[in-house]
Amino acid sequence: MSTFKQTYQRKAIMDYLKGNRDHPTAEDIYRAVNKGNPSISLATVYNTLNFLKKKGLVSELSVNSTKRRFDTNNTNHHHFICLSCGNVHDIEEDIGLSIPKALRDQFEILSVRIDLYGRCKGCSGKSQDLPLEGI
Amino acid sequence: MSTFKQTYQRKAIMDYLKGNRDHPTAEDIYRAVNKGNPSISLATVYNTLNFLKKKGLVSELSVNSTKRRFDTNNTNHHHFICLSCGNVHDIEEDIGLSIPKALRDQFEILSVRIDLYGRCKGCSGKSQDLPLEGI
DNA sequence: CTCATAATTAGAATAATTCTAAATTAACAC
DNA sequence: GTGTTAATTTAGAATTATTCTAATTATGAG
Repeated sequence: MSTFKQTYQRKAIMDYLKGNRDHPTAEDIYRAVNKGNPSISLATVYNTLNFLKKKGLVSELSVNSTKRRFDTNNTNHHHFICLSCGNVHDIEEDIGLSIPKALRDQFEILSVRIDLYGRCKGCSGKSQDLPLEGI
Repeated sequence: MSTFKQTYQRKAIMDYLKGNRDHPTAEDIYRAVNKGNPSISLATVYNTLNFLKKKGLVSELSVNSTKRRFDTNNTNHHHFICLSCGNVHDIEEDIGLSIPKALRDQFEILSVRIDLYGRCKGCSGKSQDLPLEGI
């Protein structure tokens, strides 16, 4: 059914992302791919990123990133995000984690944030209808 | 030195956030506090949220949330975010984590995202100049 | 109570992203 | 190769989220 076409724009964007470790923004990507193909448009960059995300070839660093979301900061808690309904639940339980020494040597680690993704009680069984983003 | 004043706007916003587990957006907060105080402005909500964040009383769910950031999704990696320079480093190493059974019973967990915060090699020693956000 | 200055406000400005409608192009059948 | 069709790209307008500006108000120290 859903056929999809291979275009040089998609290739250029994918190639750029593959050789990149800087977690670029859409604007960054736009500037970079435009050097090779000056006709490529910003709208295409956005379209393509959303498309590649849906295909699972690209992921996004934050959750629902078009709007900022806030929290009181009283407890050091983590989050569970339901991939079906999109709700965010607070996790108060401790999650033990073992960070390899090599890592602790390389970075001065001050705090940790853990996001769990999956389906909540009400949604288990349903098919996934949100993109697996930020993972 | 830096005196700060207690205003009913700040109280209203803080009170709303305290009794809330929905991770509201600025717009959500604006609508909610406006029911009690119709004169409160959206700019104040933004000002106050940024202020409370700086004070550490409120935190924000995502990192650098005004721009989306992308990644190829080939490896299941985590991230280290330097609080000083803001750079994001990929973590390829495995981070072992033990999720309590109570949690695994409550949610169907499909994947995990871990963000480590701290200072990178080049920045250790420097004073922290980015807000501790998203923690 | 007075005063200095912090905070609020409305609305303009900016920045990021999405939408629209027309033009182009890849893929596929023939 | 040619023609057809639907997918994709494009420029620019529109929308949305956030910040800025400059004037006004109000908190808290003295």
